[in-house]
Formats: sequence, structure tokens, C-alpha cells
Amino acid sequence: MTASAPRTARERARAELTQAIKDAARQRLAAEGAPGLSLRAVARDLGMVPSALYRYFANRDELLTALIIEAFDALGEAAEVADAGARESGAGPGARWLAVCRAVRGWAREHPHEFALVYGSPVPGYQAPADTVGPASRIPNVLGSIVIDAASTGSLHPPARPLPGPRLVTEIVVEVAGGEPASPYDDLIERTIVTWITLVGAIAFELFGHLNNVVTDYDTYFDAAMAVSAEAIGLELPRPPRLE
Amino acid sequence: MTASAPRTARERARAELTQAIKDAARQRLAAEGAPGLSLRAVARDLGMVPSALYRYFANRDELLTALIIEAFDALGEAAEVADAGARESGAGPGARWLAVCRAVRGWAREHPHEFALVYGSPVPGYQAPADTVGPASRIPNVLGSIVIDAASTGSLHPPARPLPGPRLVTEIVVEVAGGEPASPYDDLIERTIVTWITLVGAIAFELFGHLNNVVTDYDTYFDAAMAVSAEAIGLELPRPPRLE
DNA sequence: TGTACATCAGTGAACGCGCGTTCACTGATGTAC
DNA sequence: TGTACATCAGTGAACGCGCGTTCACTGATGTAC
Repeated sequence: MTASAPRTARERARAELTQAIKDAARQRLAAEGAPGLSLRAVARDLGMVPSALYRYFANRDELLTALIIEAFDALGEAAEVADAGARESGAGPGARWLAVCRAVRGWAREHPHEFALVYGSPVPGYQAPADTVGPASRIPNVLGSIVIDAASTGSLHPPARPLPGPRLVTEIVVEVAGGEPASPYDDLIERTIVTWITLVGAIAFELFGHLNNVVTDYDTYFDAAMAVSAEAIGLELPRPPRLE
Repeated sequence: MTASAPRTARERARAELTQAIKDAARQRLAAEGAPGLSLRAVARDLGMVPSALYRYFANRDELLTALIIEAFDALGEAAEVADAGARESGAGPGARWLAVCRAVRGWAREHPHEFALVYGSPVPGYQAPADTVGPASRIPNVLGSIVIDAASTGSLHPPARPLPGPRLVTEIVVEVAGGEPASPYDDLIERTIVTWITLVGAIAFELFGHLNNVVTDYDTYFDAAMAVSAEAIGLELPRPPRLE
């Protein structure tokens, strides 16, 4: 999983146990949520003595960071795989978009505590290190690449009324987006970020229970919400008839 | 704060101390976040012995519930006050909407841990009782009332393309919304919920750090995001020139 | 208005628990010659 | 190929800590007569 291939038996064992620790921690997380994740519990699950874990992670925060990175990566990969799959089957930007949104939601529903770990309340006293930035960007990058493709193939309908004003995103983001979008899509990057927020927000609302007694059919509502959200960037999502 | 006015000195003292405990707990929460909220810490802050708190709250969860209700109420009141203020100064639906969104964000930025308590990851093992439903509905109710007013005064532009399909919200919600919306606003309720999600999502993204190195000017970006979001219900927000 | 009893708030000690982390150690694995 | 030494993984005991909750108690406040 890490850098170069392990040479010696010791290195192999170390890599395996590091992964085993992360796996056990992830299971704890899934069962009890982040606050219930303790080094001692993980060690117990592995039949080890607590102090042994310190050979692998300097402290609890380092283990948390590893889990956060894994969760972001798993989410990002789900999104990337869904997009690749859609692209391979000849889907247009709208269908790709929907596939990605659904994949992210699907993963989140399967791993609610991991989703909460990365998109829920920050763990107090914990400061995310820089290594989380890359993995965290994978979802917005996938969304962004679909927008870029859609824009270049002309499948974007200009939004009702682009918002005037200065650029509101950092240069890094503009760069990743492939430069300043041309009129009438001046605010396309800002709008894409809104769709990212709405994607994550819709999933969080569902998982955290804010749609209880509000929405009747979560699956369909999610699709509808994503369709509404995509209108903001002038992207039309497919609306397959649902016969359930 | 509770039911009827306290008659005896004992009752008055009880009401006051109950509030003092909640206040102390809220301060703890603000300082350390929900996981750091312990009965013992609260008792310490009040110069009491831990067991004394059990005269006022049956257990930790009950205290948590009280805080959750207070936070929802404070958020709801901020929204209601902002709307009332805007209405009094003759603002139209767009300006009211923006005022409400800004007020919610403002409160959240002042009370990030309380915001996280209600809209962040659920506390594991904690099940929100029914008393939280009313307070939690205040924000969507304010948004909904603005939409109703906007619809009845003709200040809503029909959305590009209403989404077909069955109603996706519960009857309770339809009732609060004043009944089934007429064409071409068939999906107006569903769309309004998307704007609610985006409002809360935008604030959460900002507070939880997901917009770090993404957005340059949080204030302006928030306004822009709300304007984009409001397009989904065909509501136009004012765009005052920002000269900062 | 005064007394006797009931109610209640707050105390202090104790319960059993789990936590993160340190440290000196043993014994196995790897390396150099 | 064999030996001597260095590296490292894992052990076991201990540290000091904070937690939620229970319980028998004291003393003050309220109530009934």
C-alpha cells in the first residue's frame, strides 16, 4: 500500500500489519463512530497490546488521519470509477454526472460513519494535515472534469443569468478548472462548487436524519435534487422513468 | 423559560439553575465541541458536585437534547427575526430570502460548535427525541413562507423545466407548504428543500474547512451561492454592489 | 401564628470503567564480516 | 556458511487521568393542620 515494494519479511509484515490496523480501526469506526475509536479498542480487536500500535502510528491523531485519507480516497475512487464506467458506455455529461452523484451517495450510505468522519463535524482538537488535500479533491475534480467536457462539447445550456462580480475562487482552483471560463459561463467554477456542496449536503441531510418525515422516497428525491442542482450549471440530467 | 411561572422560591431557583446549567454546558460546547461536553466539567464550572446535576437532568443525553433544542431554536429565531426585519423594511421575497440566509450563516459562524451539534455528525448512540422536530423546522418554515409569499405575489419565475414525477415529500410537508403547488410549479416544494440543503451545506462547508484554498471571499461567495441556489425556485436575489 | 412532617437540593464518597501514552524488557529478524 | 552485533516488533506493567452514575446523608424550604 505504501511507497516501494517491501523487500524483507519484516517490511512485508510491517506493511501488512499497518493495513490490518487501519482495517480494524475502520471497523471500529463503522460500528461506533469517530468518538468511539480508541487505540486500545483497535489493539484489542487485533489481539495486541495497546502499546504495540505505537510502532505503527505515533499517536491517535495519526491513525485518524490515515482513516480520513482512506475515506476521501474511497469516495474519490467511487466517483472516478462511476465516471469511467459511464464514459465507457458512451454516456454524455448528464448521465456521467448522475452516475457520479449516485456513486458517491451509494458509498456514503454503505459507510455512513466514514462519510461523517470526512464531511461531518470536525474532530475537536484535530487539525487535518496537508496530505488530506489531494484525496479530498478527487470528487470535485471528477465533477469539474465533467463540466469541462460538457462545456467543450456544447452540452451546457447557459445559466439564466450569470452572476456578475469578481472571481471568488483561488488561482489553484482556476488552474485545475482549465483556466478562466469564457462568457456567458463566467461564473461556471463558482456554480460548480455550489453543485458539489449540494451533492454532499443532500447526502449529509439524508444520513444525518434531517429528511426524516420530510421526504418519502430517498432514492428518487436524491436524483431530483441532483437534477435541480445541475440546472445551476446548465447541465441536463437524464430522467429515466422510475416504475417502482 | 419553561411552562408556567414559578410560584415558590424553590421553583424559581430550580428554573434559574436549570438555565445556568444549560448556559455552562453551552459554553463548554463552544469551547470544546460536543465530545468534550461532560457532566463533570459542567458541574465543575458551576462549582457544584457532579451528582447535583442529576436533580436537573436525568443523564447526559437529556442535557444534550436540551442543548440541541436550544441551538435549533436560536437558529430558527435568527432566521425569523431576519425575515421579520426585512419584511418590516418593505423588502421583497428576494431580499427577505437573502437576509434569512445571511442571518443563519451569521449565527452559525458565531456558534460553530452549536451549529455542528445540530447539523454535523450525529452523536453516536444518541437518538434525537420528538421534541427536536418543532425547533428544527423553524428554518425551513421561514424559507417556505417566503416562497409562498413570492408565489402568491407573482415574483417567482417558473423554473426552466419542472421535474416530472410523483410528489416526493410527506403529507405533513405539503400541508405546511399550503397544499399542492399548481403548475408550472409542481415541484416547488422539492426544489425549496434543495435550497434548504444548499443553505446548510454551504455553511457547513465553510465552517468545516472544505472551502479552504478553494474560495477567496467567503462572504461574497456565500451570497453568490445563495443566489445560484435560489434560481432553482425561480427566485431572484438582490445583488448589491460590494465595494470592499 | 406555630409546630410537625414531607419534600427537595446539594454533598461527599465511592463504584467500575476506559482512555492515551511511556518505559524497560525479551526475543525474533536482519546485516556485516 | 557461520558468527556477532544491531535493529526492530511486541510485551506487560504502570502512570495519571476523566468519565457517568449511584447512594446514603444533611440541611434547608415548603405544606398541612
